Amino acid sequence: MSEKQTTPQSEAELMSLCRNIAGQSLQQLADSVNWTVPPDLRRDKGWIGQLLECLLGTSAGNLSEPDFVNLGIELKTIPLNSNYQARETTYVCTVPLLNNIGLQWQDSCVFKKLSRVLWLPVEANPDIPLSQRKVGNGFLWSPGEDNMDVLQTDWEDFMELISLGQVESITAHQGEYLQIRPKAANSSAITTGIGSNGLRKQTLPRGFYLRTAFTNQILHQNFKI
DNA sequence: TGGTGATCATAC
DNA sequence: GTATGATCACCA
Repeated sequence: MSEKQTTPQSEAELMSLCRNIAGQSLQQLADSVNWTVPPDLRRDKGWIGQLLECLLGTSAGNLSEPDFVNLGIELKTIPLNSNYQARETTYVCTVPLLNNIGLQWQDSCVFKKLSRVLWLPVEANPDIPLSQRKVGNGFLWSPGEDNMDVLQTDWEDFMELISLGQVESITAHQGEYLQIRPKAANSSAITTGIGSNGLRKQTLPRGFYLRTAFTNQILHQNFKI
């Protein structure tokens, strides 16, 4: 197989593709589509995610839509350390800094992307060479009511600060499940936001991320080794 | 040593 | 620049 997988037409079909790749190394999976495994991820940070998108047949491209558009499912990899815990936070989407007056939680990009997620754990212990790291058993997840309430509260608190021109006062220490951190090519990148005087102001683009404590909770409840 | 702030690649 | 995919790397 050297072409991208056709997009699955059902959750069952998607999970079948998942079972086929579970337990395989990144080398084996890359070979199956004639991709080359980079020496490390330093200059290829999104490589694993893109490889798995290819193998599972995502269809969104770089549209702001869930990866499997027809199924409404977002694909997220989880890098696991040697104790099967998440090594990194999970990027969700860009923080809207403008024109967000009246934006409701149910219409937010965070809500849309997290409503249904295919989590795909991948070994990420730095002691294991990239090519030898194995993909785990993917699982479908939707936030329960309790989780959804916390996410909504976090989101609403952040969006209130932003609409009040306080975006530059937000640090990654805030938020219970969500956090806001820079999401840009570098610290010189700029986008338009609202300043403390209520006027437009150039500022660093930021993204919503899920804390590892939250993704670890999801892992423990759903991931079978 | 873990979490926050910074950064990397690529398409358009 | 914005979107996609994330991990790096430094410092408290």
